Amino acid sequence: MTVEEHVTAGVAWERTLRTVSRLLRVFDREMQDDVDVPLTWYDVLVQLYSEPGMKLRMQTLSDSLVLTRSGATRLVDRIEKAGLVRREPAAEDRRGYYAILTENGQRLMERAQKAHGAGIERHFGQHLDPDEQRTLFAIMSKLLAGNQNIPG
Amino acid sequence: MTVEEHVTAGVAWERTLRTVSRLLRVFDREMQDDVDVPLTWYDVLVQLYSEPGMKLRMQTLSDSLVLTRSGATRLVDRIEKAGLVRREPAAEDRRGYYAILTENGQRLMERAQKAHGAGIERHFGQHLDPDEQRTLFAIMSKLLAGNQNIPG
DNA sequence: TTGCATTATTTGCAGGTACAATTATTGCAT
DNA sequence: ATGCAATAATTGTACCTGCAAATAATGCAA
Repeated sequence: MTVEEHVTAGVAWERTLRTVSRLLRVFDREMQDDVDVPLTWYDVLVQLYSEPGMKLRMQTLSDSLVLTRSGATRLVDRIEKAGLVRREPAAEDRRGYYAILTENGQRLMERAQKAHGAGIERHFGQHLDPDEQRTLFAIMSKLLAGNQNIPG
Repeated sequence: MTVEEHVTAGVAWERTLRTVSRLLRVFDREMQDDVDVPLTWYDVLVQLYSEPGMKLRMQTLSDSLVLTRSGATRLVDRIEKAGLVRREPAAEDRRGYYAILTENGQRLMERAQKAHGAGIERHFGQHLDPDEQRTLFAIMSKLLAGNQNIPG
């Protein structure tokens, strides 16, 4: 770490990829240990929880998630079977459905959020000072904006 | 994007996660289009290509990849079936195997590298100035170091 | 040198995911 | 009003992944 390395885009991207993969694995494991659901479930619950009415159209949900439409359908299937969300047809467009957080879903969500927040602090926040966190956020926002309308 | 947002660790992590997921999807799609293999295959080929002798023990390979041991086994199975790598028992430890890049593997690797390098530049490098790239690399290195010896 | 914990890798199995096709509904153009 | 392209969501299928158990080889200890 003392040697000056020439940082190309490729090198920066590769390190980013490996680091994020690593963290994802750690967070998923911790979520399993803490509340016995995978991180993907949590992802859904958070999205719903942060919404007034705690409901979201399937489409909106899959867009905010790291998943295709069909992936979201199956994922919500499983979470619904576990009783953490339920589906409701959309009154204004009968092609659509809402996924809605249930009481049990909210309770689990609150426990999960507490645990996961601590995990993020432990494995991520703790290692970066506020300025680095802001910089990282800014960099990722730029990248996201620059790749918003790419097909795929 | 003009509003000052209070960046917490959670917010920074979430943006990072979504951005990296997005880029991964884009890169995988492009790899399919360009050389008709998934990004995971490329990941294996790069690791081997950068090694003197173009070979690597299965263990070392799975460690550098974003995969468990068993995942690496299956992945190399498929790539081997396609003739891009072959396996060879390790002379010095008969429990072990080497994965070795074949001629065809090298040829595909070189084409893939060219295409993927351009993709990284287009979707990643182009959006960040050299200083931002160095900063990102440094931040990710810190995080990786801080999470090196976590189980999982 | 025999036994046993350890290590390298692979397999059985049980999910999880994407892609393309399908179903149901919408709304615009004629 | 009627036909038809576009949209929301789901389903069939095939592949990919991880976990835990199995297999095989190592090397240290008694």
